[in-house]
Amino acid sequence: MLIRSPSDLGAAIRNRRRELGLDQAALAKSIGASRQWVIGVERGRARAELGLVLRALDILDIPLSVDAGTKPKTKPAALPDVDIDAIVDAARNKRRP
Amino acid sequence: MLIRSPSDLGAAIRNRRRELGLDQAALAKSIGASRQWVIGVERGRARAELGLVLRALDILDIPLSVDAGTKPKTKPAALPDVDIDAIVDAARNKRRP
DNA sequence: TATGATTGTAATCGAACGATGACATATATA
DNA sequence: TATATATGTCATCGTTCGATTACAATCATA
Repeated sequence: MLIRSPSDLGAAIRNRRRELGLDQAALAKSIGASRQWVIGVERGRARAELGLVLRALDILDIPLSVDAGTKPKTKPAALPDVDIDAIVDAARNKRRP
Repeated sequence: MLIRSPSDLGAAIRNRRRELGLDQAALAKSIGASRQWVIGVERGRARAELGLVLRALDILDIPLSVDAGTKPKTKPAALPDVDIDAIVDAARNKRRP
């Protein structure tokens, strides 16, 4: 899943927490933060502290990765040329037994 | 590249920035933050603001992803019940020809 | 080697954080 | 349906943030 905003990240944290059957208080305790902090982050708090966010991801066993090998964007490979005439001719031949 | 700490993330940001030939001031301006903020983040500042970090990653075209498909760790399949008595008896029988 | 560019450090200030505690609201369970 | 549990909101406080400015140190270039 691609993370583009604090909301994306918050949703990932909340979904995973629920998957694991934890409540916010339990997660907060594991992180070493307050329950209020967990509420905020899950709701997409942009000014949350990076270190605590990373700790939450670690506790929840959510691997976070950056694609460090990203090359400059290239255009998709061109599609093979399509020979429309050949296709039309083949269809015509099929209709003339 | 797996991100486990603010330092990992800071290094990714710095490496990519250099790849793109930007200086810290230019990146800061693009993010809408101060050069001091960029310096701090690149050096692994744990209390950096999540929203600004995500913005930096976006500016630098670094995709950030979480592995949302990770299943909860499950316990290994239970071992078959071991019949200790049967094993002991078998050993006893072996010792009495 | 001198100079310019870049990165790093320090001080200051207003804003807002995160922790704590309490209460309100929503959801789950018996 | 009543009750327990979980989540959300609000107020307060000490701490630290991020922006700004200035100077120091390091690196790159001519």
